Amino acid sequence: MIDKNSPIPIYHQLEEYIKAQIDNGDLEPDEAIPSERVYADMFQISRMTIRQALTNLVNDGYLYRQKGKGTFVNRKKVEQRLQGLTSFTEDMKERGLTPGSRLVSFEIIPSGREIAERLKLSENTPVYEIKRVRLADNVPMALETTYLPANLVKGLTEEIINQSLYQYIEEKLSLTIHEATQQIEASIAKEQELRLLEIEKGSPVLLILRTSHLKDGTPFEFVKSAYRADRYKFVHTMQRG
Amino acid sequence: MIDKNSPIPIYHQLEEYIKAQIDNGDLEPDEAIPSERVYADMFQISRMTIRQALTNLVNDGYLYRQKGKGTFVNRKKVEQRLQGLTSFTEDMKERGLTPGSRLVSFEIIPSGREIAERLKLSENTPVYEIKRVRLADNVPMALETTYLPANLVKGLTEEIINQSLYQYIEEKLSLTIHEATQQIEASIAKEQELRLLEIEKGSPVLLILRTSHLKDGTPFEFVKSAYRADRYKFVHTMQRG
DNA sequence: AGTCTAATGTGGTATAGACAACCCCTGGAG
DNA sequence: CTCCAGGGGTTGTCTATACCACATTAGACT
Repeated sequence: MIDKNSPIPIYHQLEEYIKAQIDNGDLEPDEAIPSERVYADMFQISRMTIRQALTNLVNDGYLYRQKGKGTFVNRKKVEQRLQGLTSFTEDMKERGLTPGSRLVSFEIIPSGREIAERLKLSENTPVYEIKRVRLADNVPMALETTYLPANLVKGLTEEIINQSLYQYIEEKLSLTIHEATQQIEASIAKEQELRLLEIEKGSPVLLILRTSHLKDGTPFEFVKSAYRADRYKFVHTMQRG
Repeated sequence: MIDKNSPIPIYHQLEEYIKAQIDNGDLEPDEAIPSERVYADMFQISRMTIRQALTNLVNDGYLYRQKGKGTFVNRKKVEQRLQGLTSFTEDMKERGLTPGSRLVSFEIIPSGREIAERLKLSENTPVYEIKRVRLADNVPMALETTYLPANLVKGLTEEIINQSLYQYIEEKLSLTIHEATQQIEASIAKEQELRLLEIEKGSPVLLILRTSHLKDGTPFEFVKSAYRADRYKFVHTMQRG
């Protein structure tokens, strides 16, 4: 259940253990979970380590604490849909188009200055670089280059990115995707874009630069996309105040 | 600075101390703050207590950590504010530029098909059409054409639009601006845009089409803007939940 | 019966120390 | 000269302990 010799931190193992218990109903909403001292005794782990696990679960909204009484399971539902922050695949489906993808390259490279800055890494830190032509109804829609820190998003394979990267990050790596900042600008297609997007010289493209963050603010993804202007419009809603 | 005998927990005092230093500029974005051991030594506090304070600040988005390197001040304070629904004037001020305006035309016309559709009016309903070259630091930034239903936004004058249209709508007309939907696309500048934006033939522009609504859902504004791609990037943040 | 008190259990705060993992730079080997 | 191993710095993980503040309850005392 808890493996002290595992390379996975003990507090993280405990988090997963408790989350699983919540998910499958062993622990019910508003029910008190075992006290910190009980856990410490049960697993022969220091109470401070137990506290680290519980504190993380409290911050993530799974639990709440009451001084002098105990720690309880939160009522709120964990399944929150990403609003606005959608993948290309989800975006296309919403527009009634069939998404597709054509892998151009997939490798690990040392981060250059720009990538390092965007992902808040030191220069030359290894990052995945995934370059894909994105298709909608089998016609090129965008050229997308994704950068991911290799020691944060570990064990990435071609298979995974063909499935769902976000799902892998959230479920397999247990990271919490929180928000993304985008820069949107207009430009003229460069040589590589002309070729891969099958457009003519001088054609405009919509450039979208996205940096996505985890809950603790760590950037985990930087994506450069060049969309064919004749096929794509970015739509969003904003509120006043 | 740190009072060990205070009833306020030490870690909380340290949080406030660091937050204050960030606010008044003693600590600058992306600057490394003193290491945990240095703080521990400086205030004669256990490193674990320092960590508790820093962990809270990381969770709140004030700091970010890099293993092996240090702990750094987060940048996004200003960037975060520019995600709301803003006017051109507000937008430019956020970017540290001086907004300006050059009126091209200002009249009441019967709405054509597109405008009527966007503003949910019948065709030929009278609307204001305001065409302006928008300046930033006295250089053309965008060509903006605004359409407003004449019987909703009454009594509009050239003076008012030179002040603040949004302020007039909110304060004088007592209407509540609520949200806007935008379409953003890339294009090549048309003839009129070339001339008024002082750019060369073939230059890309960022087209933004905005429909703004009141709290009850009534559209009160439709704006077509063509931004110079070499001067303007649209930035926004998407969150979950 | 009702009321106060003490005991016990809970989470909250804080300490000191240890080792691991990682980053960066530098000095020495080749 | 280039390359790389190592040292010293940083955060990450974990332990063992101590005392505090708060909540509940059992029991003693009115």
